[in-house]
Order: sequence, then structure tokens, then C-alpha cells
Amino acid sequence: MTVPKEYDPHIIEPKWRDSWNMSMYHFDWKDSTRPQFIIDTPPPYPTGNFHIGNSLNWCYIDFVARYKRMCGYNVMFPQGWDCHGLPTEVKVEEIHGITKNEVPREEFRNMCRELTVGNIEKMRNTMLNLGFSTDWSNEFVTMEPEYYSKTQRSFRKMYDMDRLYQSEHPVNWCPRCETAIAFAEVEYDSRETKLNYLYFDGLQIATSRPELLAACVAVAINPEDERYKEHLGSTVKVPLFGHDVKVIGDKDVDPAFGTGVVMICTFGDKQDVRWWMEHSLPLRKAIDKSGLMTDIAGKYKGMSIPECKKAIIEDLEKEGHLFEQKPLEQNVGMCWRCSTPIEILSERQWFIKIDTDEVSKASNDIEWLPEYMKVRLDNWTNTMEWDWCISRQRLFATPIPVWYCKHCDGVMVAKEEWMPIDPTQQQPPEACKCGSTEFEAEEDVLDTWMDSSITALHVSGWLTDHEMRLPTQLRPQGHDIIRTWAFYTILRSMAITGKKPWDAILVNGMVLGEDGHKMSKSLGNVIAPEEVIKDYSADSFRQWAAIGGSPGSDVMFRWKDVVSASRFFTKMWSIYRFAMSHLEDYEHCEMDVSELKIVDRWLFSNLNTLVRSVTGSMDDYQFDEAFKAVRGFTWDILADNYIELVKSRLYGDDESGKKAAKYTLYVAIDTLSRLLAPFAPFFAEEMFSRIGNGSVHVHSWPKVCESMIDAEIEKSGEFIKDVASNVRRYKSEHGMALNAPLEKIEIYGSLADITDVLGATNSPVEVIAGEPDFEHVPVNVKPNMGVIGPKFRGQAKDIINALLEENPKKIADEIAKGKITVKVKGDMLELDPECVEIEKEVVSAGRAVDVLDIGGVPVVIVR
RNA sequence: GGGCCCGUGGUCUAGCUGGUUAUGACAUCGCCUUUACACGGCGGGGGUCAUGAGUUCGAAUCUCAUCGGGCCCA
Repeated sequence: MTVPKEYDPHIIEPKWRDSWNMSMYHFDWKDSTRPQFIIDTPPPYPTGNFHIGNSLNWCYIDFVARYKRMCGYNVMFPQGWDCHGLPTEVKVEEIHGITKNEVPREEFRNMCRELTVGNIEKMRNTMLNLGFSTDWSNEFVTMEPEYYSKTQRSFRKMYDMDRLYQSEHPVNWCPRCETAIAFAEVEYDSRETKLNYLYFDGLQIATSRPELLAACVAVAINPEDERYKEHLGSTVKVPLFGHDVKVIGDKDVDPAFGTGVVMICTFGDKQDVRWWMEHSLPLRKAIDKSGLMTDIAGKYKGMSIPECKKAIIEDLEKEGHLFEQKPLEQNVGMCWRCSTPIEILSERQWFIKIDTDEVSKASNDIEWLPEYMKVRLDNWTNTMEWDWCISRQRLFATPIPVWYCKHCDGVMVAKEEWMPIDPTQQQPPEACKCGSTEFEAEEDVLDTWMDSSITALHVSGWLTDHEMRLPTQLRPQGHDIIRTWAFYTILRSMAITGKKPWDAILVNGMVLGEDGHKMSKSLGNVIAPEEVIKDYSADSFRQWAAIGGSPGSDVMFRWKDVVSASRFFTKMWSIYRFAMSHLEDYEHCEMDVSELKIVDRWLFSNLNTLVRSVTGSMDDYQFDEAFKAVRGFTWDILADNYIELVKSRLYGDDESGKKAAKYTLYVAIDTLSRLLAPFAPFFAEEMFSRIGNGSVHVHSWPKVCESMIDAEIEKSGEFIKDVASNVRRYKSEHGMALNAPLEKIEIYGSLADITDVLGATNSPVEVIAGEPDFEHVPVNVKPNMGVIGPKFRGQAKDIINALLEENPKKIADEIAKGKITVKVKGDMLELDPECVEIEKEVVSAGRAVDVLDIGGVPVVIVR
């Protein structure tokens, strides 16, 4: 049982990674004795790079999974991959030097699949290196038939429930990606643009989008606006294009903005859509799907939006319609993937009806950690105006399982038993109601959130032979996708099953770079978890994740945190090595408290307090608190004090004292390896491997032994510790070697057991009852605010001042008699002794000794 | 424009159901080779708790305002 001098994570971590039997982390579908703990793990997008933000979140998940497993839960920590999406399409085009339309649809989709498979492999590898206790028997891949058939079946089910419909409706459109996108995919950024003042016949209007003049369908004013009241209901001519539009009134028009007259276009922005619907205005499409001007733009047809804007402004100026331009700060909606400004186009799309009440109700029934994150979902839910557009004009995604009859206007939605199915590759096995067998396939595909919003259903066994185990217990995710993933998952779970998807949602923060900014390639502050593993270790990385901050808050990545993490392991290893050197032929068996020394019991009292507080912190998902407590105990209590105090016993001849110290060390090491297991699975396993049977990860979480927690023992132990450390300091201050003996140490108090004081100071110790034969001078009166404040309230301040002016000796004498009399503003007041504390100083009376005051007990050192 | 979070020694942070001397880490300075560890031990210096007002005997903690930072949304 040799313990190497140094802990080398680059040997130990791969050793355990490669030898662990991962089936110990599998969820048992048949087990009904243990409570289930199913985690709705986020399925990352397979970019091939498992980045630090993912890693932080996965560390949190793994802390929970390992902890719950040790506490006796039947834990499922599944792993999914959210494969579909545009970035992969773009990457494939780049790698193969093609555009998606140059190869057959299916071939292109295969190229995407191939790239994704490789990327998943790379990310899986990082996860294994980080020591996650993933349940690989519950892995899912959204592009695989097994999964996307569920996406398609969910489509069919919601269609049957009448929660899904097809309609022509304005949608957010990215002209670069040439697809519709949902509101959740729109990001806003402020840009400087110009507000153009134009003449519409006699009316002056202000617009930031003159290129949409061709799409102008009305002019609106505020009905209360006295300046324009007479124009209400009249008609004006649109400059350059010459079509007539009506002047309508709407209270949402801000009279203070521009001229107080706005033009309504189909569509310039979301407000236009509101007005368009409210006033039943006609539709004029001036921009096509590629972001080019259409026929109705006349001579501007075929121009891009910026080109058209420039040309129209020139023409307006030339013809005298433009009379002013002012700079305008504007928030522009952009595609979250490519940052292209979005347009609002009216297109035939598939939508899911949004029942905001249902979502709110479910959200109220879910525990939000931290709680304030719930507000973000509520704000989003309460401002929903349109339904969720779920169709996309892309290739690499779940096909919409629909055909259109070529002979009638019948829509054929695939039956569940036909799924998975790609309508562009297969014809429906049935004829249309009209008898025709000629169909046109729906070429649109589903929004990828349609795949990922059923993860909770998927992992809980929906549509399998297993018993359905919804709700899951925990959804861990970032706050950046509350309005998407969290919102859609709740919506879909409620719609399909009527159940909430999870009991609790744990929201993690973002990882910031060392400069305090969000990590991004352009700022050059990106750190890959693999770098940290290479330079330090996975356990050190995990420790950074644990102590960086409480979940929900953004966490800064700092190398020095990783360094101090690895120092902790060095320290722990050194403690471990020391303990093991004394435990070589140790056989563990239970020991009675009576056989333990005060210092041992002091250690046990602290250890059990530690277990209690760490357990509480873990239950509250406060990993930073939990780990800091473990670290504090290990370093301050175990290493700096306990070990120093028991060394003399361990090296000495007293067998019973030695045995007690060994027992204590053994239990401390065993307990610490279990407490560390969720955080540092490799290190804990290495520790445990020499003292326990099998993997620490299948053992139980330590239980608190309440009877070992004893305030009296802690006080005595603390006193011994203080004597030892004060004597240590005394020797240091007097230039003595720390193991140099003193002539004698006299303790004026009571102490049942001086063994460890003796050992730690290497000096004779005498405990003497009573007062030392030199002066014991009260030097300070300390009013006890906690007692005086609530008792005397308004008078408190005067009492305190009066006390401070009194002679400390007089007060001390009065305390001895049980009553303190003090003169406050002329009145004599009686106070209880508990109202003050007296600080005393021990003054040696000419003897050649030094006196230390340790917690009020005089300790005399004779050199 | 609305909502949410935050402002504590040089840096990061704990405390924030009000109570005496504000926690810890890193950095810094001084001392120390002590049979686990110098990636260590012991000790020191360094804080108008963003600002202002209010409530209170008493405010880092509660209330309001102001300033500053971040995030989400319109």
C-alpha cells in the first residue's frame, strides 16, 4: 500500500477514466424501490467543441447526479445531441466546396449527418476526460430515426389536438438564411440610421424605411392629435409610386415621434403587423424571400434593400419629396445565427398555438433555482403576441411529415405508424380522400426547437415500452435559453401530456473570460476545458466550477482559481499520505467514544458538523458553499491543527492513544473521500482505493452522527488547539525551534486530558485550579449590544456611554456581586451582569515568566 | 422605454430574517526547513461596505433616490 509522494493527475485521471465500468451510472428502469432522479440534460449542438460554458453546466449536473446517486436515488443522467440546424449546413458547404442546391437533398443531408457523427465523438471524449458520470445507455441523437420519429409523432399528436395549424401570416424572415425564424431567434442591436421626412401630398411623415414606400398601405395619426384631425379618413398619394392610401387614426401613434404621422407598410416592423391586423389593411409585398425588391417596387425591382434605400432617397430628393433627414438611434432585429437584419414577410407557414396561461401555470408549479430566473420566463410569456412558427426552409432538420394532394386541396398529415418518414423521399401509403394518389411533398422542415422541446418526454420513457416517468426531477440549463428551450419544453409537455416537464429547473450563469467579458473568439479570451485538463487536471477544473460562484450567477474563469484548486489536491494528498503511513496495518472496527481523546472527539464534532452543512448545501444546489466547507475543514481543522496535535501520539508508545488517533484519521479520510467524490471523482477514487472496497462512486453519502456533535467537547478541543498554536507562536517569536522544550507550562483552569497539549508543545504541562498568584487586571468594559439594545431601546446609547466611562475594575467587582449600578443622565440604573463583558489582562508580578491569555484562561510559560 | 441582477481592502468574493472588532481566497510584506506538505507553516499591513437621504438605540444588511456595471425584453 505505498502511496506515491506526488499526486500526478495525468497518470491517475486517465487510469480511472479507462478502467471505470460506466454501467455503474446506468438508470434502472425496472427499479421501483429507490426514488427516481431523472435529469433532463441539455442536448448540446454538436459543433465538435465542448466549450467551457457547457462544461460549467455539466459540472453542476454531475455534482448533482453523483450526490443523488450516493444518497440512494435511481439517477438518470442522460446525454443527448441536438443535431439539426443551419451551422452544420454551412460547415458542410464550406468543407465540400458546394452549395446545398448543387447536390441532391438526401446526399446533402447525409453529408451533414456524417459531419455531426464525427463532432459528437470529439465532444463525448471531452466529457469523459472531465469525469462526468453520464448514463450512456440513455444517449439520444435527434437526427436518428428513433428520436426524430418522436418529433414527428409529436407533430401528428398536436395536429390531432388542434394545437397546430398552417396559415399565411407575417413571420420573421432572415433573407440570408432564406428561412422563417421564430421570435425567440431574433436578437436586437442598436444602429444609427436616418429618419427621413417626406411629403405625402400635403402631409409630412417621418420614416426610417423609405425603401418600403412601395409597400405602404396606410398613413396613421393619433386621433387626439389636433394638428391632423381634419385629415382623418382622407386619402393621400404615396410619393414616387403614386398609389392612394387612407389616413387612419390609431392611439398607438406617438405624436411626439417625427411629425406625428407614420406610414404603415407590410411590413416594416412588428408594430406594422399590429396595425395591419387591427385595421384589416391590404397586403403589399415589396421584399421577396431573398431580400430583393419585388415587382411592385417598379423600377427598383431586383435591388437589394440597402441599394433600394439609397436609390429611393436620391429620387425623393430629386423630386422634392424629401425635406429633412435626422439621425435616429434604432434597435434592429437580427437573425441570431448570422446577424443579418430580419424582415417581416407574409408566408404560408406551420404554427403551434401558444397557450400562455397553461405555460404560466406549469411554470408556477416548477421550482426555479435561483428563484428570480422565473421572472424572465414570465416576462417572455406575458408578451407573446404571435404563435410559434415551426416551419423552416432548410434541409438538415426533421422533415414535416405532410403531403399536399395535387387534385384537391387536401392536406395529408402522416400517421404515427408511418413514422419516421421523409415526405420528399416517400409517398403516403394511402390515397387522398378524393381518391388521388398524386401528392406534392412538404419541403419545409421543422424548427430544431421542435426536436429539443421533447427531451423531457424522451428521457422519461415517452413512446417506449418503459413506464412513463414524467415529470423529470431536474432541468439544468443556461439563462440565455429560458425563452426558447425552457418555454417550448413546458409548452410541449403540457400540450402533449398535461404534465409539467420537471420538478425543478436549475439555471446556470455564463462563463466570462479573465477580462470580465463574455468569452468570445473576437475578444481572444476563450479557454477550452481541454487546455485546463492538460495544464492542471479535470478535478481542478471541476473545483473551479464548484467554487466559482453560486449557480445562476455568471462565473469568471481565472487560471489562479485552477492553480489554487490543484494546490488543494496537493495538500489533501499530503494529508492522505501522512494518514496512510500510519494506517498501514490498521484494521477498521467501530470504537467507543470513551476510548477517544478530547482532540479526537473535537475532530469528530467538527467532521459531523461539516457533513451536516455540506449535505444541506448540496440539497440546495449551493456547490460553492459545499466545497468551500470541505476545503476549510480539511485545511484548517484537519491539517493545520488535528494532525499537529496527534503527531506525538502517533509516534509515541501509548497504544490506546495511538489507536484512537488512527481510528479518527481513518474515519476522516473515508468521509472526505466520499464528500469529495461528486466534485473530484478521480482524486476521491484514488483516495478511496486504498481504504475501501470497489468504487467510491457506488458507496453512500456520509450520514451525520448527531451524538458526536458536542459544543462542550468543541470548546475543550478548541482550547487545546489554541494553547498549542499560541505556544507555537510564542516559540516562533522568541526565536526558538518549534520542537524545543520549555521548562514548564502552567494552565490556570480545568482540562481533563493534557496528553495532546503535552505532545504538541513538547513540554511539561501542569493544570492548576484557581487564580495565578499575580495580578489579573480588568482593562476594558465591553457593553453587550445584543442585550442592552432590545432591553433599553432609546436609552441604550446613554447607557453604553456611561458604561464606557466607568472604571473597568469597579464594574468587574460589581459583576462579581451580581448587579451593576451605573449613573445614566443623573439616574441610577441597575443592569444584569450579562449586559457587559470585561476584558482582563494578566500581568506578571515580577516573575521570570510570560503569560498568555487564551480565551480568558491564563497560561504561564516558564522558560 | 420596461423588467431582472449586481456594486464590500489592489483583484475576486462571504455576510445582507439589522447587534459590538466585516469572511475567505489571490496578490503584497515579515519570520520559519518543523520526521505529511515550501504547491508548506506562522504573523502583519491594507476597507468612507458605490453615493445621498430616511427608518432605528443601532444599518454592509431594511426603504427611497442618485450614479455606475451586467443581463433579458420592447
